[in-house]
Amino acid sequence: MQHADLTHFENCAIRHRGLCSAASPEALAELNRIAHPHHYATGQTIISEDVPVDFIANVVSGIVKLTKTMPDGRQQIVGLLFPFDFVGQAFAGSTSFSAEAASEVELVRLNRKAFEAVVDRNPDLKQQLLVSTLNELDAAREWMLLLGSKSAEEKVASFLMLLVRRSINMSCGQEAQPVNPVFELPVNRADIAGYLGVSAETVSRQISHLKADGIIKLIDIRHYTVPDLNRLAGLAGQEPPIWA
Amino acid sequence: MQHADLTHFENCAIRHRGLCSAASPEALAELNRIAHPHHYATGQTIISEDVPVDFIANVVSGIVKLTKTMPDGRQQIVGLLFPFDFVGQAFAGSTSFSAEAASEVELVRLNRKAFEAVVDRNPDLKQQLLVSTLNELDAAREWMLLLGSKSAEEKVASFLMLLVRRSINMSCGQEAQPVNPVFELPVNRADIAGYLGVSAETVSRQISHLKADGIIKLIDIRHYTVPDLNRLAGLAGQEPPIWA
DNA sequence: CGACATGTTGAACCTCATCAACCGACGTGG
DNA sequence: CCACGTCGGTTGATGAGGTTCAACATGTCG
Repeated sequence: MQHADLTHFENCAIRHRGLCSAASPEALAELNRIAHPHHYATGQTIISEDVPVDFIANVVSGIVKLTKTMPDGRQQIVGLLFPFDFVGQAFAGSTSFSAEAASEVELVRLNRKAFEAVVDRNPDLKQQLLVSTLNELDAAREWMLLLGSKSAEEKVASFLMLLVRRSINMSCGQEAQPVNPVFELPVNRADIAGYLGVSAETVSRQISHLKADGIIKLIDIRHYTVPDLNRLAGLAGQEPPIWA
Repeated sequence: MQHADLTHFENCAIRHRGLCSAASPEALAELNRIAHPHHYATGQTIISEDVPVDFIANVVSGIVKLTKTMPDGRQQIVGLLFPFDFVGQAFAGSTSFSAEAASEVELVRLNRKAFEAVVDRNPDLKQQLLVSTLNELDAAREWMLLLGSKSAEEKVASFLMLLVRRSINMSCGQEAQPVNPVFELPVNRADIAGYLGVSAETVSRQISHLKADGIIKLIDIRHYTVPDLNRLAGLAGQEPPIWA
């Protein structure tokens, strides 16, 4: 089971994401041996703020949200994890955020100490861990720009751009670029709102607005097409992306 | 000159910050040899967004702001660097943010390749690089909570708490904890505003408000005392801190 | 079918941005 | 030495964008 999941890494361009991109076959096999699948129901807590955990994990399917909570209960989503993303922090003390299943979630859990030991024996893997942490840091700062400087419309458009970009990357470049970009809304309005630092009603209104303007078109309840990606990128306050 | 600066690391509890905490004396000496002091005037650009740089650096004195800019010119400060902090990202491609001197700044610059080579030869240093990147990531997420969920008053109070915490840490614990916490406002209102994602006027108003309420008391133009730290922490939307 | 969650839409309110006037400190040049 | 312009900071008035509260629609599951 977990073997099938992990070897999947090798078949997909996704390998350039996450930790496994630099793993030697041997290291990969080693990680494989200490991996255990785990299931979480929607809303279930995976990691609790400031409570040490003895594992790290890889998302196999579903969406995991990372949250920070204020004493009075207000909550900010500080990260969304998609399949193949990494959950938890190796070599850190206790995590300063919670991780919660934003949908039905399948994880592959690895014992932390064991994982760290493998990493210590594989410099390339450690290097990759550093690089992917730097990438997370970049993403966090990009989100700081969004949270601190963008309007509600720009925030929603930016979030949709993120989904489009993900969807295109996930296609692994094996086929021609899709002429009509498509994305899936993987979480509910409340979670989108929590990620963007706005209210759920505002998200709803902005999405309605984008629909009315023909920037996005509904396919089914969770899927949309984007007829003109540059228009969406413009609304997101970004330069039109180059899809190399 | 730079020798005096770097050895200073060894004399101060600050060693637990930044990269040098895990550096062996030999590695430190090695870094020392490739370090060169550099001066920047207020407002001067140190690193430009998306332009590769061939150095990383340590802040010796002054404040460096990390900024991200939108195509239309709006700017968000995504990090403030204080003395002993690290500038730039080793092992990353081009940086996705700019670094600018927010005051007169003294840096010690190190050639990037040379630095990376030293790190590659010192696993402990690389480990420390990873850990301090994880800490930066935590700080960035803490700031996402602030930007996305806090009111203007909470934002300003949080920023002042940050300064107080820094000021206490900087005292290196060698003396008894100061009975009256003191902090210095190291940057102008516009930069505080850019960091907090509010307007400069709002920052000014909130600080005036805190002064009027006696939460903070002016010493001189740039220094304040905090008679009751718990009150400030409360306004910041934080649990009262434990000063272990 | 009813109960409950999720999403949409409307209306009132409120926080904060914006614009503008003003103040004090500082540096420059007459 | 003082007048002046500039810059950073403060304070006030006004308005827009977004939150909040509430009603309603839609979909799902027992």
